[in-house]
Amino acid sequence: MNLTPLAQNFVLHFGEMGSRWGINRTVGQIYALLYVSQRPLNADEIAEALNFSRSNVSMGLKELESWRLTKLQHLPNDRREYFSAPEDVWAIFRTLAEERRKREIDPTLSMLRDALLAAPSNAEDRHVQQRMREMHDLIEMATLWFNDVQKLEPETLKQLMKMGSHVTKLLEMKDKLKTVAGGRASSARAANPENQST
Amino acid sequence: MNLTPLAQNFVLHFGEMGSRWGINRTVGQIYALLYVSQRPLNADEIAEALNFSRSNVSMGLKELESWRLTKLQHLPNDRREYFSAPEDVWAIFRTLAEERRKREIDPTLSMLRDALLAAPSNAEDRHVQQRMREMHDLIEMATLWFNDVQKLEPETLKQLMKMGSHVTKLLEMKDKLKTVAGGRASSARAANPENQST
DNA sequence: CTATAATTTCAGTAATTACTGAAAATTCAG
DNA sequence: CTGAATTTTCAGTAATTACTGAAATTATAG
Repeated sequence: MNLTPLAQNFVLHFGEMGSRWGINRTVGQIYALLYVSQRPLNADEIAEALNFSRSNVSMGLKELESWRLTKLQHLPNDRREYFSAPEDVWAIFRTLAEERRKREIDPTLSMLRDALLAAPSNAEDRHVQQRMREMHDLIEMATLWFNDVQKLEPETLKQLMKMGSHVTKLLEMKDKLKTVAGGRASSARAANPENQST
Repeated sequence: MNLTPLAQNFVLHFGEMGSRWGINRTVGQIYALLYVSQRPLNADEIAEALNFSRSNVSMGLKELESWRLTKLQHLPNDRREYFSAPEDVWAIFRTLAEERRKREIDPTLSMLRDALLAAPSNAEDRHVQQRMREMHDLIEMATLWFNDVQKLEPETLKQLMKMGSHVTKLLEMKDKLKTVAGGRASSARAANPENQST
């Protein structure tokens, strides 16, 4: 299989980017290739297109599978396995973020939480804990937010993102209504613990 | 200088995490140390605390400086340079994100934009471009959103994040008002191009 | 200026991570 | 079952990245 210069360029750039984000260059390239491919590819096709050894492709695909970033299928009358990337970029992004959270953010939060349980034995540790608490709170809030927001329909999310910082206008509006109505309205999660689930 | 087990543990974990995100382990450790330190540290103190060579610390600090993550200061009657991390975790996070955007996202967007300008010479390239366009649009939207939202006061941002997916309730509310008022209200950026700046 | 303290640079080396080919294991058509 | 096709594993090696110590550079107190 032969890549067009357009695809080639994309694949190489993606490999570079991957390696900057802690993802093995070849794994990045394999994913980029699957991402732009019109049809599922088998391991030999990938190896040929990217000039990697068959075993390298095998390991790369296993890695991608562990990130739940590939779909596996079989073609009729063909024993080989064919791989592809999900079509929906939003879904890809979401999967990636979820998996990173599971692997990196959650353990970090848990480490911080544990460290914050210990009673500090001196002023220095008291300060260390204070700093850890600040980091913990930030990460936890961002995680809860992400967890919550990622359940929205991509269309709703798009709409919200397009509003950007103008959502604050809605907040102000809400506050005005609240004042007028006598302070009964509120939709902040912090004030509504039962809203946290689902 | 001697780290308490609490600080030690934090520093090591942070170094590990850093290396998973494409940040050199020792650079991560140096930053973690500065982050939890009660006072600014000079290079020798860092080298001793972490058991790195003086030159390694020098390179690490230079790297951190290039990410604009450190503050440099001098103490009276001391020629050495003292380093510290900004106190505000939100600011740290913002700086990190900005710098990554500059270094990785922007070049990617520009690569994609260029690739999308070329007229595709066949069906395959047409598909490749379609996929690139999807990725481009997602990244661009996320970037614009981030750019916009990061200008908010941390307090406002916190408030918004705590609402999580409940912001959609505000959207619904807005739509209802709009209907009642005869369709005059709108704060979506997409509809107000002049709001993009500032 | 000069001498010394502080920092940076960089060539060499160490450590880590990535990749390959050959062999082992698995899968499945017949 | 058998045996060919396919995939995986893994020990060895290659490539990359990280780190060090010595030398060079820079800064500043006197």
